[in-house]
Amino acid sequence: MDTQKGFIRKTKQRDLILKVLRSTDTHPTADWIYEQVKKEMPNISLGTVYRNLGKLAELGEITELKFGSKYSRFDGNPDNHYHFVCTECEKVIDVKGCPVDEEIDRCIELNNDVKVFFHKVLFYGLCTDCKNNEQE
Amino acid sequence: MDTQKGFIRKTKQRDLILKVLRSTDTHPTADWIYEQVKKEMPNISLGTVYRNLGKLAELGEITELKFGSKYSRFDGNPDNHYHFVCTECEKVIDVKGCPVDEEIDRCIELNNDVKVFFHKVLFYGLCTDCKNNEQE
DNA sequence: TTAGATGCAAAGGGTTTGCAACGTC
DNA sequence: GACGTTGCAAACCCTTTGCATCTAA
Repeated sequence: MDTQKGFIRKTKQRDLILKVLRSTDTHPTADWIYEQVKKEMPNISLGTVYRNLGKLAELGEITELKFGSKYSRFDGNPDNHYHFVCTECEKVIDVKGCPVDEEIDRCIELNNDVKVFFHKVLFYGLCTDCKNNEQE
Repeated sequence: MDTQKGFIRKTKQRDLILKVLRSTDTHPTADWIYEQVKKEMPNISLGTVYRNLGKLAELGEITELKFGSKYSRFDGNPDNHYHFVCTECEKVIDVKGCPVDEEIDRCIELNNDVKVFFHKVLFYGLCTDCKNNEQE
């Protein structure tokens, strides 16, 4: 029985939104996702995209990233990982080679008398392209 | 000579805004700051508060924090440090006992072919009060 | 005197929401 | 047949901006 409050029904719209988001690692905005989804489902509305992104984030299927610009960006990779934001072109990329350190959570708990569930790390700087352009 | 473009003039409004922000560690919103500043300068406008917060952030005197809720919060402590966000009451606190690790920036640079200027860390969990309330 | 800063209020704009119709289970 | 979802569009609301006026330097 799944008649409990908050039951989430399967819909074509949400499946497609998740598929689109899973197919990219560019951390797109809601509007970009909307544009992509419209190609396959022209009548979908922006409101539906926002509602589903919210639900998927609640379910832990995706992550909402808020920083830098006023837009939210969405990450279709559900594994916790660190992000890098280019201060020049605003590109967001997944960081490689530096795994999430969960020990630091315990350190924070001990020193601050709190309970830590997880943490996020954002690195700010120049991406490969912008770094190389600077040097010219 | 300070006639270069972008010169910033000293004003009573900005001094007061900075004073208010420096006097708290609650990471207030622009609106809260506005309310405090109004007590001493009743005619100040919200627009002025936003404009000055923006300038102070540009100057590196304060930091703008964007995460969690839709509001921006401002941190009057200019030293780079980590933050903790309570997922229950949305309080934001400065983390103690875990200094900023700048070596990780070099690690990211080596593994991702980027230039890193700085990084931010956000811990999510239950603050002391909310943690204790849960247990009751 | 000159250009940056302010106050006021209107505009911006990403995101949310109310509602009737629709689709899933 | 319930009730979660959708599409549409208007509402939200934090933040930004235009402009005439003021003021620091």
